[in-house]
Amino acid sequence: MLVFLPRILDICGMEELSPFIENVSQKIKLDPENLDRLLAAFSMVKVKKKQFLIQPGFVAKQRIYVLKGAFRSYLIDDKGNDHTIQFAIEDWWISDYNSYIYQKPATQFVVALEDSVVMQIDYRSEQELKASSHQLETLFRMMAEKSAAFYARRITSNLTQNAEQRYTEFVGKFPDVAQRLPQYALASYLNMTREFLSKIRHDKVKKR
Amino acid sequence: MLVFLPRILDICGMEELSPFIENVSQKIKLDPENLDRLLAAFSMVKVKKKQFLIQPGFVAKQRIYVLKGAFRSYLIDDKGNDHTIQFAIEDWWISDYNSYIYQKPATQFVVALEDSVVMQIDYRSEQELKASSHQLETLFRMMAEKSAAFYARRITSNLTQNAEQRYTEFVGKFPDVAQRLPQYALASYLNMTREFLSKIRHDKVKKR
DNA sequence: CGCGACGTTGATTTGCCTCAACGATTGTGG
DNA sequence: CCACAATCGTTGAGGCAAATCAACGTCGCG
Repeated sequence: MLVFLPRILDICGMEELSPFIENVSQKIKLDPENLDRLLAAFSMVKVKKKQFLIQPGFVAKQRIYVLKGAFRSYLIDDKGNDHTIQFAIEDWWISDYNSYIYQKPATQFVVALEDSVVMQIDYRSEQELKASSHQLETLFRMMAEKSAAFYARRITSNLTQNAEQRYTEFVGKFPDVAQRLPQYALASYLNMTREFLSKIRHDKVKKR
Repeated sequence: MLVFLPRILDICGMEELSPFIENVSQKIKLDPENLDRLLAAFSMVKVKKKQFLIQPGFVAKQRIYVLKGAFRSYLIDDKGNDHTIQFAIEDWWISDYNSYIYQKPATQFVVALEDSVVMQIDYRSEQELKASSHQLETLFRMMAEKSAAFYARRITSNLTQNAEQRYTEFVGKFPDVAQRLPQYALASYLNMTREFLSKIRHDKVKKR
């Protein structure tokens, strides 16, 4: 059998991949053959800090899993302000969701916040895997459901909480993420200015 | 073969179901057998205006497709304000996403805004369909992806647009929905007060 | 070691909310 | 079929949460 991309197992050991395998296994128990084909569809890529994986105008051809490092997806509005859509550190998935799913030009950037290592699968390969295996179809269905549920919770947070509550909630839910992020990035995720986040963190917003 | 629920085809004609079949067919072409099993898993329910299909504290056991009428899902925050999560008119799906997917107690209400007719499937039946048919698994995977993509776009809107822009966008995208809704519901979806929406609609918020 | 990116702080402004009052419309019981 | 209440939308006055603007300290890195 001919392969064009290096098989991921040829270039790295099982132990490096174990977070990925664990991530998948928590969703569905795959037959060895399916796990093998899944792994074979991914390639591993090293990414330098500040490097872009996705840019507006280009179709997001890949779905990305973070093995090591940190990423941020964001977009720039008409007034030039940037808005973070998502973060991803180890064991998170990231892409421009609308661009990847519908294979339309992206509106978001995905950029490395640190030197990172990712595994990525391209859209075509993912389609083939889903079409050829019920188990892998189930895997991706569960990933989509998780994404939708996560987004729905974020909408709820944004609707019901003020700036300070959103900050507190985020730090409570993702302490490890919050630590590693530049504050301008966190502020733009929480839909507030860096100045206001700074004031919240230092209790400079007095309640009366 | 024993059936406990009346087969949906026994109580209504194909032409009544055609919007539903059309909705499904746009996602995936099902074999007749799978379409048949899918239809058999749904039951049809008439719902009076103001009747609740889902309430906080109870697990959302059903995924709901609107054949006729209009619905709203919303939640009440600590201050007693209500926030609309989603609307659904003919040919839309609705539930409390997190509650249905994870079978945890709901946080949202789903209420009929008009006398309505819906088709609903319960969680268990959906699981069985997905497990037993690759095609039906694909169908539900695509529905989850659509939901996630839709939610992601809403997050983007909320991050990048002010109240007036959000209103204009909504009316542009969903003119038929906007017409039928009480304004308090639309305001709470757009994350503003009814008073402010009223001012926007009447240009009472003057630009200088 | 100098410059640009990042974070902080205070003064001022503003977009939207709150509250209150009032018409219009809808629903309902007598 | 009417009376009355409840719900809904509108308008204006005043208030507040968060943005904007500006200035400055600091740190990391090329």
